[in-house]
Amino acid sequence: MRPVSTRSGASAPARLSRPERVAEAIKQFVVDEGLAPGDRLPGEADLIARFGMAKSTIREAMRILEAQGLVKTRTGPGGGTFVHEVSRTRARALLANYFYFKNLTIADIYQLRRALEPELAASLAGRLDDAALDALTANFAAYDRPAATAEEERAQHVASLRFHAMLAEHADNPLLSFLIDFMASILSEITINRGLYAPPNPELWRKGREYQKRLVEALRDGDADAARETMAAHMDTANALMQVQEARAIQDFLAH
Amino acid sequence: MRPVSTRSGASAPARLSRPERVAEAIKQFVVDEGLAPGDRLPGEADLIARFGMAKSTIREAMRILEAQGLVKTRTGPGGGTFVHEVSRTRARALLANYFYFKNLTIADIYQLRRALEPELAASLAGRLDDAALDALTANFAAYDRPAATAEEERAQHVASLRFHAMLAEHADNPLLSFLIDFMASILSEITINRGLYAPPNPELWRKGREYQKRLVEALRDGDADAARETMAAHMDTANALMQVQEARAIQDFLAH
DNA sequence: CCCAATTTGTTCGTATGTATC
DNA sequence: AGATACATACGAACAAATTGG
Repeated sequence: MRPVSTRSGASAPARLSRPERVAEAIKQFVVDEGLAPGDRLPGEADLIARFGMAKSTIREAMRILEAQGLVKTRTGPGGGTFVHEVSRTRARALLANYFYFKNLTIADIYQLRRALEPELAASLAGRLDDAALDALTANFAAYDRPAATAEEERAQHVASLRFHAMLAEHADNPLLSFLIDFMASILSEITINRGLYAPPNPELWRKGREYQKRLVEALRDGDADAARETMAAHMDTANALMQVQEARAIQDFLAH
Repeated sequence: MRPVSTRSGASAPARLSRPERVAEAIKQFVVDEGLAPGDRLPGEADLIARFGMAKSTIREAMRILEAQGLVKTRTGPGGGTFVHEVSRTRARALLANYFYFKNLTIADIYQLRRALEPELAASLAGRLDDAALDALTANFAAYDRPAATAEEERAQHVASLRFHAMLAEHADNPLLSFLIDFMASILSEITINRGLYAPPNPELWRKGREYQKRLVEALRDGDADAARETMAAHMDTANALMQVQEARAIQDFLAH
């Protein structure tokens, strides 16, 4: 898709401020000129001349583009404003802002994880090299024995979510990859900030860990069906573990 | 989740510009004070005093927040900067910017639609009121007979995507709702901008329409399983229809 | 190590635009 | 219509960062 106009109202009066108009014009310029990440945009002075506007106006436009993650700016000789590929981190943060105001529950997230994680697992079967598989295995070390303290339990939960983020990294489908990572990131954040982790349940903890190990084997063997089924079972287990928690709204957790 | 820092690097040196720091501080202020959409932030003069910075610096910070959709500003008496709930339109646009640089294919989108649309359908069974169901039915009018022209075919394709956006509106799960809408929006945009629609195939067209009608019936009857199965079949049909198209990268379509 | 050139970053004072009463 | 309260925009000067000699 082309860089999309960021206006809120679909059919609103379109009365944008000057910086907003400049930002839109520059986006269009990038598309029209076919500029790629790394390419340099005209400098401030140049833009001031082209648009016939004050420096502050141009600078505000740049901030808009920068906030969207579309450009980066550097000072000094050879500096300037450069087209930048929107980073995953930035996209995550911007999307998280949207859900900040929604009443997203743990159950909501797990509904999607249940549907998508098995899909990811299946698509990865037989497609990971040894280095990737070893990295996944190495991650198990972080939760290879029951947690002794709440602190440790928290760390283990985050580590087990990292397993999913690592899988997401290798997905061919950018949309699927982003989503899995996004959900793991949100769950991770909740865990860290508010101690959302299951009450100690060694049995479920053991099962979850075993599912992940079996999954890695299925991936190594290139068995897509086994990978899908194992991940599905893993998600069901994790979901059950989460259901123990009340489905408190995430905002209630974090927005004191 | 709390309004998330928008920095790119996870463990980067954290050297933010002043406007960026001010923007972060204001975000934190909103969270700490528990401000809700509609609440007024301190005025420019006030912020200049608090932060001890120049007007332009403060203004650039406001642009950053505005670009993220977190605030709106109004001029005049009683005006100022107000906390704003990030709109779906804005979130869509910001996320689309991320995928602009990825090589997202039609197949990628359909992989997720296939997994998520049935989930949505099932969760909606028996939960729509007559007005909503009637609106869905009314939408069929837009594609109740085979398209005569390419123009018409395009319009019909967009209308049938609108059916899914309408369903998304009613989802309880905000994440699921957003995603379905996002995907329909992207497919719609591609259709409009580049004429991506199936080559005339009356048989598949008829089947797709019939699936949607059967789906509405299942939703009316509160039959979740039927709704899920029907939507799954609908997605398979649509996917097959799309596979006829080569899986060209979306960017190739739109970024001339 | 310092100096000079280049480019963005920041400040301040002033003036204009806009909505409310 | 006029006064008021706010954001919006301008322009000139100065500061800071980076690069290369």
